[in-house]
Amino acid sequence: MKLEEILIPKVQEAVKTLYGVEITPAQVQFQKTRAEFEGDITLVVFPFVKAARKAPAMVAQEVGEALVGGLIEKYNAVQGFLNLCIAQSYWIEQLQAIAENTEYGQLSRGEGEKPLMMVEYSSPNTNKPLHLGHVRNNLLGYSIAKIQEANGWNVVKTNIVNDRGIHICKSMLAWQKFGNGETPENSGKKGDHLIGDYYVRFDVEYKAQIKELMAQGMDEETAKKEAPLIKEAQAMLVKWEQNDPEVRALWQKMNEWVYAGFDETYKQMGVSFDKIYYESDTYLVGKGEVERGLAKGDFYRREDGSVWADLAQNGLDEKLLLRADGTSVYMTQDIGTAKLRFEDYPIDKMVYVVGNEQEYHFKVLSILLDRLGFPFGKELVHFSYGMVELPNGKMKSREGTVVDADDLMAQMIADAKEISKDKVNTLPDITEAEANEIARVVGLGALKYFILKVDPRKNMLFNPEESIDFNGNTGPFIQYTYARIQSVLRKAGENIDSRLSNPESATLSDKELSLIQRLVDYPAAVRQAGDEFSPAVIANYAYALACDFNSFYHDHSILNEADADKRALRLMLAQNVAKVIKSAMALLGIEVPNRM
RNA sequence: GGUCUGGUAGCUCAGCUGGAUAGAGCAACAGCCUUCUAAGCUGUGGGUCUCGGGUUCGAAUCCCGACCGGAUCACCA
Repeated sequence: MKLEEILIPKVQEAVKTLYGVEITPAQVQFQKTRAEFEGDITLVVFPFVKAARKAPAMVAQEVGEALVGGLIEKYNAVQGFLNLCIAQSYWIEQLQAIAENTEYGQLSRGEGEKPLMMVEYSSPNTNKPLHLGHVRNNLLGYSIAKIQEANGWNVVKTNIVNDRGIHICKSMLAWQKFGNGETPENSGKKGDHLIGDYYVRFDVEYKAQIKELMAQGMDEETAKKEAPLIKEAQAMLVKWEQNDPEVRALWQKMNEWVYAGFDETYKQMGVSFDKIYYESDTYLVGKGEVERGLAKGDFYRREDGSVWADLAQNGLDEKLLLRADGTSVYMTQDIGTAKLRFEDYPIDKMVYVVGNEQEYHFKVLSILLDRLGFPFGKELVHFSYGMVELPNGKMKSREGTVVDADDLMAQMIADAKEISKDKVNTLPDITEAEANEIARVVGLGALKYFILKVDPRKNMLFNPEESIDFNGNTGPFIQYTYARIQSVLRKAGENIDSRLSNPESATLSDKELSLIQRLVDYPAAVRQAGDEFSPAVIANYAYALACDFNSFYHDHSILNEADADKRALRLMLAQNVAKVIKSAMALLGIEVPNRM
C-alpha cells in the first residue's frame, strides 16, 4: 500500500481526536519533505487549520505528537509543515517488494479483460521522405503506446498512409517526364528519397512554367492554374480514380519503392505498427459513410451537389464532406478509416497522434463520428503535440530547410561513434561490431531523449547547427548510469546475494534512502504519464533516478563494502535501479547498452 | 477579427491538480580519476517566473486585463 494511503486515516483520526472535526482525505495534503529539513514526507496542516482553531505551528506540533509511534519514528514541526520520519524498516520492505516484482511499473486497470486502445501515429505522405516533424510524431506515438500498455491497456498501434491524391501524381508525373527509368536499384537511392527528389523536381519545373506564362502577360493566379504540368497532374489523378491500369501500375510500383524506404526508416527509429491502413482503401468507405449520413439526415446536399455538415449546434461552422464533383476530402477519408478500424477491432479508445495544427479537424471529426454512431467518436483523443521549430522558424521543404529523418539519425550515430571512440575502445574485448552497436544505441538514445523530454504540447526548438548533447540531462547520461551498474553487477559475479540477513536492523544512509524513495515513485510516474499522455514525465523521472544513483554511487562503494548486509543492500539497490531505468527507457523506446 | 496555445537564468527546458528559500542541463569559472566505467561527482556565478490587477493564511501555479509569439478558422492534405 502506498505510504499516503496508510497515513491519511491516521491523520484523520488524530485531527478528530484532537479537535473533534472530521476532515476529508482531500484535506490531508502530503508533499515530499524538502532536503533542508529532517523527514521523508511532510503533512501540510493549513487545509484544516481553521477547523482546529489554533495557530498552524501549534496544529502541526499537536498532530505530530498524536501520530508519532510505530511507522512514524519522529517528527518535527516547522510553521504549518509537519515533517515525518518514516521507519527505515518500511523503506527496506518497499525495496524488497520492488526486487521481487518482475513487472514493476506495469499497472493494472482493475479486474476483467483489458480495454483496447488504438493509437494512430506517423501518417506519412508517400511523396516524400520522413523529416524531423515525423520523428517527433513517431517517437511520441510509439512511446504513448508503450506507456498506455504499462497502464493496463491493450494497445493496437496503427498507421494511416496517405497514398493518394494530387501530390503523389506530381511525383509520378515528374518521374515519367524526367526520370529516364531511374529506380532505387539502378541509382542506389533509398526509394522514399528518390520519390521525394521527383516531387521537388515537379515543383521546380512547375514554377518555371508559371514564370514563363507570367512573362507572357498572364497574372499569377491564372498561371498557377493554367501551367501544363499541373493540368497533366490533375488529369493523372482523374485517371487514377478511374482505375486506369497504366497509371495504377506506375502508382503501385513507385509506392513500393517508398514503402521499402519507410520500412528502413521505421526500423532504424525502432517504431512499429500492428496494422497499417491506406487511404486508397478507405476513401471510398468514407464516401459511403457520408452518403449514409446524408440519407439519415445528418448532413445535407447543396444545389451544386456538394455535401455538408452543419455544425452550428456545436458552435462551429459548416464543413464540406464531399466536393460537388463527388470526390472526397481529408475529412471523408478519416471517416472511412474510422469505420474500417471499428469493424476490425473492438476499440474502447481511439487516440490520434497528430500535430496541433489539426486541432480543428479533430474537433470536427469527433462530432461527425458521433453523429454517424461510432461509439468512440465522442471520446476520441487527439494527442495534439507542438511543432519542431528551427532557429529561423518552421521547416519548409521548398526552402530546403527540412531536416531529413534518415540523415539526422545517421548523424547522431556518427556523433556517438566519434564521442565514444576513446572510451569504448578501452573496454576489454571490445569488437568493432559491439562498438558500432553502442554508437547506434547511444546516438539514437540521445536523439529520442532530446525530443521526448520536452512537454509534447509545446513547440520545441531544434538547432541543426548545434549538435545534440551527450552530457548532462540527456539519454546517454541515463544509459551510462545503466552501463555502470551492469559493470558493477558483472564484477559482483554469479553469486550476487542480495538477501539481507536481518532487514530489521539495517541502516540506510541519506543517499540510499532517497534512492529507494525514488524507486517507490516509479508507478506513480507511469500513471501520471498515462493520464497526461506525456512521455516527458517518464523522461524526467528516469533522469532524476539516474541523478540519485550517480550521487549514491559517488559516495558509497558497493563491492568494496566490508559489511555484508550493507553490500547486499547496495547490490539490491543497484540491480533495481538498473531494472527501473531499463523499464522507463523502454517506455520511451530507448534501448540501454550493457557497456559504453 | 474569433477560437486554441505558449511567455520561467545568456541558451534549451522542468516545476503549473496553489504550499517552506523557483530547479536541471548547456555555456563560463574552480575542484575531484593508484579505489566498483570521469558520458560521472562537487562547488561558484547567473531570476522583476513578460507586465498590471484580483482571489488566498500562502500565487510561477488559479481568475481578469494588457503586451509579445505560435497554430487555426480552405471544395489543401
